[in-house]
Amino acid sequence: MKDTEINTRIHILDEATPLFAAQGYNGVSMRDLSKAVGISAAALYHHFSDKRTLYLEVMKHSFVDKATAFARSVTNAGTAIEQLEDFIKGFTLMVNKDQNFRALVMWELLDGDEARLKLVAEEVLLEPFKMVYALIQDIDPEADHYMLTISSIWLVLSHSTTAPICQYLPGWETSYSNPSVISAHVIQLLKNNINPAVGVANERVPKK
Amino acid sequence: MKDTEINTRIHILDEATPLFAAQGYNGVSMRDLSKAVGISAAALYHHFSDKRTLYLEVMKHSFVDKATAFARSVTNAGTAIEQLEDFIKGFTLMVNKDQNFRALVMWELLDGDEARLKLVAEEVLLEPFKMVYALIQDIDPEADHYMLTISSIWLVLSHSTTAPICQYLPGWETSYSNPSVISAHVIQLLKNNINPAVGVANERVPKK
DNA sequence: GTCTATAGCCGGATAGAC
DNA sequence: GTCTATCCGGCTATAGAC
Repeated sequence: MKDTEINTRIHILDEATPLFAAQGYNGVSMRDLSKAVGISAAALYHHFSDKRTLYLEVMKHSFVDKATAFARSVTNAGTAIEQLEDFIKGFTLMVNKDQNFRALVMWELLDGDEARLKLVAEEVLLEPFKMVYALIQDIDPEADHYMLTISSIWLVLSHSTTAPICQYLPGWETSYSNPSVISAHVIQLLKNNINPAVGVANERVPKK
Repeated sequence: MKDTEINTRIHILDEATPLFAAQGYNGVSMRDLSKAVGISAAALYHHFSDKRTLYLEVMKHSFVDKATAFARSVTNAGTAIEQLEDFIKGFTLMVNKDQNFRALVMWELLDGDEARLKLVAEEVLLEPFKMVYALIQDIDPEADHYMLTISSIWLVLSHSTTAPICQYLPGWETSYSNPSVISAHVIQLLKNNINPAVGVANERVPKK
């Protein structure tokens, strides 16, 4: 029936997502995937025309509703600064929680052709970008919106992604990979680089 | 003779570097490599015991002397802030110039096993890390040294790496991938987050 | 040191039975 | 929809001549 067909399809995508996230496109074979799903490799081709298509569907499946989730994560309550804080916190939590999502984005940065880069940009980055951009513009019309927005997004992604390598640097503590520590750090960086438009003098946010 | 042996070896590494940087370990076959070098695949095995070893040697070859180059790039002249600025500028330039180096580092973050992560951390990241860390500590003993240092390094790498995807975001201009624009942005972020220890009030750096 | 030839395995994808 | 069987090409790595 239609139901089982759809369910198998989604089951395949669910199994494929962590595999592709961990090993990348070239690192996962259809045979690997068939073992994980529990059906033969040939059966996979009943649901997806080829490996490349399957991979693209994995990305879409992983990214879908992320944009709307971002949008929802901003309550329209509070000042623009508070909204910005809330969003960075939510975004960091999400990025930390959904490791597959984060890894897939990173793989695309290295591996993706033009079409896939565009998909990631529009399906994933666009919404958080517009959100942070608008809030920074609201708070300080004279700030360097573009660079600050990009920096915030990559800082969240970087700090969440690079813990495995940072542990080899002197002074590393496990708390540095804690989402709340990361978001607090990024928020502080941002706050110290935007001036409230309402004429309040720039105040340095205390470190502790 | 010993000379030709060494030269071929280095020739192989030179040809392999851009290939692995562009396609990653799994994306490059020994046949691809043999074509690029101009010898048979079998001959490669005379110089390297297997593909994995060859790849590791590519990384070492690409990373060697980077650490000392970092060290040299800081003149011990000027204030700590000036030294920090000089270093960020030099680091950004280097990262932009040597695209293979940058790509190899990024691949390792996703793909690397423990041993390779350690290699990247110690051969590549350690020296710039220690350098920035010490300078920030010198300028503001109370700053959040660890997070600020990591942020600076990843910001430089991120802004340099992600231009291909950022062009799909609204408001993108090619100048945003310009090394001097990137380093100026990172320096400004840093300056606004460290207080000179000498009792001078924190001053916002003008955007323009 | 480099070659040709090849072993042995794994890859994506298809054919056709059920 | 899923299976088994299979094609065929590419992969790493080795054997052995020169």
